[in-house]
Amino acid sequence: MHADPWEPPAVLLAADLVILTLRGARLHVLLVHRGIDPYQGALALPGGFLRDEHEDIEAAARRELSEEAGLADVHLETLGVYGEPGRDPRGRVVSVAHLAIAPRLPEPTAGTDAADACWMPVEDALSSGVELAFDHARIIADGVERARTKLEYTALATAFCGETFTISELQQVYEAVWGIRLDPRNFYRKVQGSRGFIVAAGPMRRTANGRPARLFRAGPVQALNPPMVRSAHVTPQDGPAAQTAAEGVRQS
Amino acid sequence: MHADPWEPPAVLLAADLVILTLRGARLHVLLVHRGIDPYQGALALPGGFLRDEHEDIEAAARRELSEEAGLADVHLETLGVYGEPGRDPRGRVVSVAHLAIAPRLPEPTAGTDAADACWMPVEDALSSGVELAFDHARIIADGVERARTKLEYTALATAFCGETFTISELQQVYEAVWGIRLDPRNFYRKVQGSRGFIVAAGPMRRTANGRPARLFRAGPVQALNPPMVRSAHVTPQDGPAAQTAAEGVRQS
DNA sequence: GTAGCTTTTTGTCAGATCGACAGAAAGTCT
DNA sequence: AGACTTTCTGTCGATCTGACAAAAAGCTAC
Repeated sequence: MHADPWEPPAVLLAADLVILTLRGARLHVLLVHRGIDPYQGALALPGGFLRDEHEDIEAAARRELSEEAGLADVHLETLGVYGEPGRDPRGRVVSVAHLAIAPRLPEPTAGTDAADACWMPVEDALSSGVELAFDHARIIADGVERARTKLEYTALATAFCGETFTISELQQVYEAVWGIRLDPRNFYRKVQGSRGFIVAAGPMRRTANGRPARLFRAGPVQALNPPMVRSAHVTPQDGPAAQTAAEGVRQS
Repeated sequence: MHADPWEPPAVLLAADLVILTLRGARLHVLLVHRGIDPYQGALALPGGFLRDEHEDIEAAARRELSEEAGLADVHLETLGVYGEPGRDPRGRVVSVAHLAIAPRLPEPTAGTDAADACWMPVEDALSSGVELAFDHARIIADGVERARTKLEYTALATAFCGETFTISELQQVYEAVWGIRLDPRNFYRKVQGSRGFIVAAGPMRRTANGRPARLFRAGPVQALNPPMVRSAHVTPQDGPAAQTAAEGVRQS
């Protein structure tokens, strides 16, 4: 309030990335092996400090996305701020965590500068067997929870798919992220009925195994109406992912 | 990657607050008159720099909440990070914006240290007639949009109410934040059917004008199931707030 | 080239939900 | 006592949802 001689403390700002994608039928997160000082050898989220005084935070996140994962043009949003005083032994470091959603990729991370990056199933990454640097386990959990929630009421699922996709590909996104199984026929009807969610992408088709499927692309609408409610009427998946998916929806 | 002699740039961290409440039938935000250097005399969000090297960010937000608004025990969540390089002429300042939801208050902000704080209807604050400091107009808009969205699928609406509340009080929250009118009878049924949203608070009643209403308190569930969908079937409100509420839900 | 397999797409049907509205219940005010 | 206000309980038809049947449209194997 008054013009004090007091000076506010300065902090170091880092941009970290929770990059999620689908590999097979499971949700994966990108992790790197730390080569330097704190938590050396442990797994960590890709990220780094602001390059200079004038770099925008989201620009820094996109730079790391490109440098450490070789990714561009993917969905990117701010996830949260993690700045607990004791989290970094080097001093007061505040991490602005970002959530990035990447479509299925041809090769893991080959050809990138950071060849020490690897995709890991999120359930493995969050299991106690893996040592993650800093509070990155917390950040990953928050990112996954954000993705789970946003799948319900936004068109985020399309960010997991390529430019065009089939409805069953979209269904696999929901099944993998939510860890449940859905009825293909009801899913088909529901997705088609959510106005502006997906639009037909030409009369072309793509071959796989059964009947060729229609292709769609992401529609103009970001907020789904009606939403894709994750109700209690779901068949639990065979995998161990089903447990975590139930949290937050039930009561006694 | 390598141990460079390079040093990452330091920034100043501020915690700013979008404090929303209901006054009458309208959504209000708390603003303060800036007394110092940049944007002196303009209206701004309450907030300030970290006090010292060891203060947690959320702790700083709660401290400002108490100092500048005299509020404690209100809903508080991180809204986002606003750190555009040019936003503060004093240097690189990164603001961690928080969204706080306060129940209806007996008196505006009287008795507080910061007597220069005032509640303002959000539509007034966001109209072009008001000069807001920094990018605070953007932050307020993001906060309101966050509240609108979270009202749909979380129990956030109860944060606008006191410890106990009637169903029509809860309905006023939805009507004010969404800027629409809802049918009391359908709202009653819908809220009662959303499991864990609200629970009866004793057989007591409260007097007003008509038939005494039952009292409820916030239930254990945070994620609403089914959600309170803000569908297209709504009667537009008389006020000028109805326009902004429609955005993001429609397509052509 | 036809039978079998797989996957997509179109239906069907009963139960749940929703929006619009009627009307009873339970207070206050005049 | 009667008017008025607000809360609460229903009702009704349209829509939506979940479970399931079956047709459509490709491929593979024989």
